[in-house]
Amino acid sequence: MPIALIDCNNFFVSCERMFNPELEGKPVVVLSNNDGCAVARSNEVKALGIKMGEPWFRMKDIAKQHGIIALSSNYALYGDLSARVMTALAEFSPQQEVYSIDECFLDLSSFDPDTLSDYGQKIRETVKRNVGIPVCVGIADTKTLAKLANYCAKKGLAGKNGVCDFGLLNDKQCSELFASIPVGEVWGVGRKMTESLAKLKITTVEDLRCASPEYLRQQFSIVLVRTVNELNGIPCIELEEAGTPRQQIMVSRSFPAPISALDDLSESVACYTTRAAEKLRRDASVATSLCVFIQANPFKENEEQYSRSLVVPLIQPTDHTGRLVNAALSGLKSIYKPALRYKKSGVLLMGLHEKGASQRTLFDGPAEQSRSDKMMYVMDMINQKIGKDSATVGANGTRQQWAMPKEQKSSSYTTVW
DNA sequence: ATGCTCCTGCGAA
DNA sequence: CTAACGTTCGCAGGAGCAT
Repeated sequence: MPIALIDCNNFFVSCERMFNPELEGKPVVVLSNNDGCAVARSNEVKALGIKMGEPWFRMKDIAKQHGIIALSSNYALYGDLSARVMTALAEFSPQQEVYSIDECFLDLSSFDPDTLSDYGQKIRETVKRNVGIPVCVGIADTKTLAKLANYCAKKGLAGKNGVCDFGLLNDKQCSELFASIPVGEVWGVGRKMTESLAKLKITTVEDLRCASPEYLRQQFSIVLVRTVNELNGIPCIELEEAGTPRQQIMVSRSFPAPISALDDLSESVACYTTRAAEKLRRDASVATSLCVFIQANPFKENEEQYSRSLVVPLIQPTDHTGRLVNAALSGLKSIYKPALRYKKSGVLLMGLHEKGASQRTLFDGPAEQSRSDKMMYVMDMINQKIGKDSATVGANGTRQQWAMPKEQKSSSYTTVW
């Protein structure tokens, strides 16, 4: 039954350090889009007390004081290195679930349970040697426990050398360990849930593990009951192997400066819809409806707040950029309110299903269908070969003044010549 | 009473 | 000098509506 959770250490920072070893041993943060806030921190930065998601402008003083190096995020690089890590890890088990850009689960049930700790060491060493990224390994009987074991490995609370196997602990050791960990560290327990649980005197992992499932079900949702079962070694969350396509596709961005004109908003929405449509076709899916949204800056408390979204049904399920853009722009028009300072817009493709399974309408015969398919195919090929947005729809505009600069981005070492 | 869509909130990385 | 706060996904559950 054992499952391993392998998580890369400070992943984005580790990626940057691979290609710029001068960053080794120095305090480094990677910033989100728009160089807005910290999305990855080196250990040196964590030691300074800088939190995940901290806005860059608010830590600039400490940054200057301690010589923190701030880098813009380079998702092409991280995505490529992630793929290499996952490929290396896949060698260690017949079953792998890639859970996020920097972590995956491996089913270890076919291996000798007595030597899993050594196996974890081998995993760690292999990824470090073959790819160059440091990882930690947590091993336990359920996914939730494996995540907790990984947390212990990272913090050095149990296990050794970045590997923690709960299978080596007896009941008493487990209880003591869990009693020392805040309940908010449990997978699925976030900020709000931590607050609610605190009112019921549940503050540690051990408190939650020993709580009555019936009582929790009555107070909260079924999700928390599953979490408690998993903490007790009863698997409730299956390992999901790749293959199931997404149910939604979201593309949204904040603007570096507020915009007010419908024309500018329209350009942004058209561009995001174009990106979303490309993802849709890559998944070989079609959308049946689309949600467009715009919002003011929620951090500006003295400015007028505004946040609207609208679902636009699509007459015919489609993956066609032009049709999706038309739908998005018509939706935008009806939620747009003039003279407001907008900070963000976005598009959500919904009701996705497999393309082949879609029905045709009365109006589009097979001929029109295949002609528009060909056009999208050609457009995708041109953009893949010549570069992003070589061919696109006119609505996207050419100025794109609402788009974001990246001040400190590293080179695309592994993906662009 | 039942089931659907839309929308919001929460949690995760 | 000032102002500068991410993105994408899934799930749960309530409101509103239709049957």
